[in-house]
Amino acid sequence: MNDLDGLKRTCYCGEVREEHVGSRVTLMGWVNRRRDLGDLIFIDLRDRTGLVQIVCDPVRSPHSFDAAKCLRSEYVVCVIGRVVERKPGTENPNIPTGNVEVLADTIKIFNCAKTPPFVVRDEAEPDESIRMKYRYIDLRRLPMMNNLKLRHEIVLAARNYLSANGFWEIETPAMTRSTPEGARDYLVPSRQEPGRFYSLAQSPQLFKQLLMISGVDKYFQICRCFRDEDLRADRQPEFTQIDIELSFTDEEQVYDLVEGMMKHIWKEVLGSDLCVPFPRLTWDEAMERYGSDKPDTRFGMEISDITDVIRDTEFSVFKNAIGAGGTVRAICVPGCAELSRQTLDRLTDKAKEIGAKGLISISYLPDKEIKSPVKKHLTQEEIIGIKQITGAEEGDLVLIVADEFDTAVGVLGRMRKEIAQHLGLIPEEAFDFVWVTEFPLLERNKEEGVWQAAHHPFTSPSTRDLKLLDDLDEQLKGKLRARAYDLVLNGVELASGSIRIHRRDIQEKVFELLDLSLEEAQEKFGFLLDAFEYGAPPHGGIAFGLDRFVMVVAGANTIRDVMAFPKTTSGSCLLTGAPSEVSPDQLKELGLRLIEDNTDHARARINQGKTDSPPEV
RNA sequence: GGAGGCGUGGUGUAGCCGGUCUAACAUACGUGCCUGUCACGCACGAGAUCGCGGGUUCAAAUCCCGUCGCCUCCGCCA
Repeated sequence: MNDLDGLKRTCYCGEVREEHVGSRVTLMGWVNRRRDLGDLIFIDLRDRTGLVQIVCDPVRSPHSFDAAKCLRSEYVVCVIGRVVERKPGTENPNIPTGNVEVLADTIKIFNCAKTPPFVVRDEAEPDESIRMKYRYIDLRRLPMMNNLKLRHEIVLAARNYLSANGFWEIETPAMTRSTPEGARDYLVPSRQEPGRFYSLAQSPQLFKQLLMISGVDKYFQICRCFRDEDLRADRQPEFTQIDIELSFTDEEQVYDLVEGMMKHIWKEVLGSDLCVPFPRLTWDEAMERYGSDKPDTRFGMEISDITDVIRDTEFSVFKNAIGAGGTVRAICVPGCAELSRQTLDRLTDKAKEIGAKGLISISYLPDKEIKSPVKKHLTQEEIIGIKQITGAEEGDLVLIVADEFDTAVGVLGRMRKEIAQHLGLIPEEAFDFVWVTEFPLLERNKEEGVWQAAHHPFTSPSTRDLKLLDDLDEQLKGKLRARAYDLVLNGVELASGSIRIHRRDIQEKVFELLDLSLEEAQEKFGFLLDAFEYGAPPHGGIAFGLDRFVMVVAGANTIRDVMAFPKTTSGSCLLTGAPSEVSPDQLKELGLRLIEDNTDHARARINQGKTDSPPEV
């Protein structure tokens, strides 16, 4: 009584409409809810498309009525019945199928279900850890189901677009060689060569460049990437890229291609027209105006440089900052002149938390009055000048940070976003794309003080900087620009790419800049350097973070909501229990031995019932 | 590695400046009643050693310490 018996579904629950009225349908799905009115039972039947109401009437069909009596939430059933229009006054405008209902003739139970750990209802979300443990139930909720669908549609549209534009989808190894640059690698021990390891690919970067050297010309891949770094709302240890590379290209061709792809996806998936080309900002401009390399351009409150206005000031905070080679920057917060002392203090604390020495406020009150803790240190001209440059009007609040450039704009950039969010100044429905171009080639690692590739070491220096490579001092290193670009959507870094180096001599010079000796370079990347000598075409590309992309389009706050089976912030999967211990035999086969470890942690976990076997250490 | 938040019946919350907590409310669950519900309604019922361990106290969900888990952020993420 629990297999299909030749039954065939005629349509999905959420698709039953007026046009089906009069016809018999066979539906299969889960019992979302049962409303037992005594001598009449309503069942909401659910599948991935939505809900439809089933009516079980003892007079019409005693058999199905009896069956309906024992149904419970999440039972899996087949319902055969006739679609009818609902009686006037009983329609439900809240669901798409609300004008019709199905009069059940037959109800067949495929499977019973235990009472679920949480109600499968769209609104109420239980704690995320419970959703993760029972992810298969969580995904039954239509918002989650719709996210999965959206993700599929975006991937499909991207794939179709790229294929139509001559790109071939080619797979590259997930298990590859560990390379020194970049994130921490996930390592896979080799059984056949004990003591050696594969690394899970952080991206297909090197392989796609080799494909260009092969003459593939246009490549793409929907590719899983692995990086062993700490998690965030928008970061998982395994994530998916839409990876694209093409030969004989420059920046403009990449921008064109990507804008076309976005336009296509918006049309196909959202049914709306996207305005292209996207605006562009150089990295310098982005930092100047937004204090971020991924500016949210959906709202104003841009950062102003007020250094010139107060250049001759006597106010020591400004004076000292400028004297030390720093700068004084400000943002104007509209309509917030009357913020309480307490709120301002909180903002100041926040600014200090993220690196500023302090936060100076000037309130331009409606009656031309000025309120500011530093009022007496500034001249009237300075106060007016600041008002003009920041575009502040009466009723507005100006927040000022005096510091090194990076700190000043960085702090204000973050304040800008947080305050705008708090004030509801961000139009949630908008999709504002912006290209950020001309990234620095190198950036200094704060901890070790060494220079690192800002994008990756295969990025071409900008053409005008090429001649500088031979004769560089430390100062110049930070000024070098790269042929690298990011696509930013609503303040989220969606995609990142560059025109690559395709000549051995230049690649070697860049390795040198990165303090990678020739021997090391040959040892780690020799295969690429060699390949450059066998006819490497100019090439470049871009890679999208698919999870973030879908997150933004779905309006989700975390990529976990657009991934079927994500991991927790500590990198574990609450559903499967990964990562798990493995048997001594497995370790032995790989030539591995665990070192003696403090097992308190493991023991505490066991006490919590989070693991099912004692550690094998 | 660091900072912060949270952890109370299945689920979501209240209680948290110690005693009246014999732990409240909603929902889910069970039984019964109900022919137009759609967050159905009504009645009754069952369900929690307050994450775990230790400490302070006459007394701990409540205070302290440790620990585990989840979340957010910094570092990290070519």
